[in-house]
Amino acid sequence: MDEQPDDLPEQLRVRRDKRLRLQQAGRDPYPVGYPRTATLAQLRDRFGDLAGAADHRTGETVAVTGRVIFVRNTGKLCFATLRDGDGTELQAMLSLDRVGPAGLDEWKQLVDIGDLVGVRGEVVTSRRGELSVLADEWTMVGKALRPLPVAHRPISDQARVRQRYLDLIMRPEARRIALARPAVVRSLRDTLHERGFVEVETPTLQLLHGGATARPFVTHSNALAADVYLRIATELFLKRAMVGGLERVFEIGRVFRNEGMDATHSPEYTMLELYQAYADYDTMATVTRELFQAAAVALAGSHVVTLVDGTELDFGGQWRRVTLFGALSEALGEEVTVATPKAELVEYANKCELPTDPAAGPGRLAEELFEHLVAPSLVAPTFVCDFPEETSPLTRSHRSQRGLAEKWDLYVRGVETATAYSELTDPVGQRERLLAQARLAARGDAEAMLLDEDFLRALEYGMPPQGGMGMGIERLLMALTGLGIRDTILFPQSRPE
RNA sequence: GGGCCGUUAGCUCAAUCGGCAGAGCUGCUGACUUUUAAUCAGUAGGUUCAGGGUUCGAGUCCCUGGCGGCCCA
Repeated sequence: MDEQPDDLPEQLRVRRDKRLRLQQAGRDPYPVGYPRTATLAQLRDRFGDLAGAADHRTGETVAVTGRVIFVRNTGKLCFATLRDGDGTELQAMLSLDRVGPAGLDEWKQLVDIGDLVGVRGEVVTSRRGELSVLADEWTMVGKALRPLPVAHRPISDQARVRQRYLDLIMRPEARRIALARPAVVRSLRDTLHERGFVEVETPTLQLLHGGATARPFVTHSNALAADVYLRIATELFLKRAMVGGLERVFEIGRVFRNEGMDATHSPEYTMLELYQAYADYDTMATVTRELFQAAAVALAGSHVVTLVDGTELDFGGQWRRVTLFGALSEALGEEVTVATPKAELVEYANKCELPTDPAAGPGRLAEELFEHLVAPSLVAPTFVCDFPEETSPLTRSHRSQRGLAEKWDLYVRGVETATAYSELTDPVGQRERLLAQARLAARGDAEAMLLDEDFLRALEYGMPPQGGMGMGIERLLMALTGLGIRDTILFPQSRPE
């Protein structure tokens, strides 16, 4: 901030002035530390049984810190509510006879809501039975130069996202959500480690992007004198590791997609991808279900979670399995298969007023019909199996059904949350499909995959049969909590102010 | 990319048909030794998102742009 002090709004000026007055009073507004002897939570633990007892003295002296969130100053006895980083609150009391006239006066004049303070004194309860620290002495630990948003009124969604630190200070729920994500990620790692997976890290900067269809970010490498891409998936490098014989690998890594930025899309997000040798998409369904169930337990202590809208969702037991064409046929009331001609599918699309891209093949049309007609009804976790080969260039063809690929999508609350394949291990078949993608790219399809010769060379050395699974961490959290994507990311991207 | 809505004090929001820029909380001053969204009295606080236009006069109407939200592609 380079505003001149005179230009600042009054309230900011006042707090800067208080900072100076603290220094003049011999109180460092930003000391190097504070000799805290107990956290507020520890005091609540130890003295919780005093709750309700009026005017109780424990004879025990402690030193605590916290952010001042409420102030109630009376003439010769002042109250303040302190809040710790973990959200625990405790009352501080400052009386004239304990801290002296100067101490009390400075407290009233120089301490604002939002300041971080330290208080040393006896643990007592107030006349109303509130557990408190009765100060012998108070210390400024960090003077706030900006006022906090008004408590008891919701802060704007915009401020919540742009200034997450305010959200964390003001809303205990924000703190709970911020901690939910690390708890879930830790649970994923624990589950995978228990199953013998090793975590690897693969390049974020790539000369060729691949492993998914999405528009990439482009940047420039001075050393290579070439443009490089930020990865859109981790798949192609994890498969190289599989060629090398790491039979169970996973990565939890940030991927970048240069596409829309709104309530449901973030340009960067975190993917879990895992590959297991001598497994297939059925194995992946089991692994995925177990990852979800362990994450639900880590978060909610149960397979049944309560979403932010108050509804309950049960991730327990076995999950429903349907096939894409089976579910679509049921919804249409007509038998539809992978062999159904494009014209017929366009007719169905027109009937339900779904716009179609004339360039789309029958496979993509079937998927779009499915997403429109069936997906919204899949609330409980459901594996949707056996997608058209046409739209799955990295997937093995179905072992018994022509034109289909061994792929499933997991739907929760109508949203695609994870996807898995029996992976394509035939280097010749893989080359054909990537060449087809490269032709699309050459025709200007910015989302198509590029031809990654080194990836194909790796496959030509032989890769074990395997299942692979990819899941967005944000999608997992959304499924487990009912939150929007911006709330599952601590510091989401937003346009410059 | 298109359409609609919003943008006013530190925060949350009002402002009738185009006619003096308002409230609550916050802040400041004072009172109060048991408060807990403390209370009481007094008081201050504005480039109405930015730029242009219409008008005697614009927060209000018109145009362009920024940011945000919702709907659509």
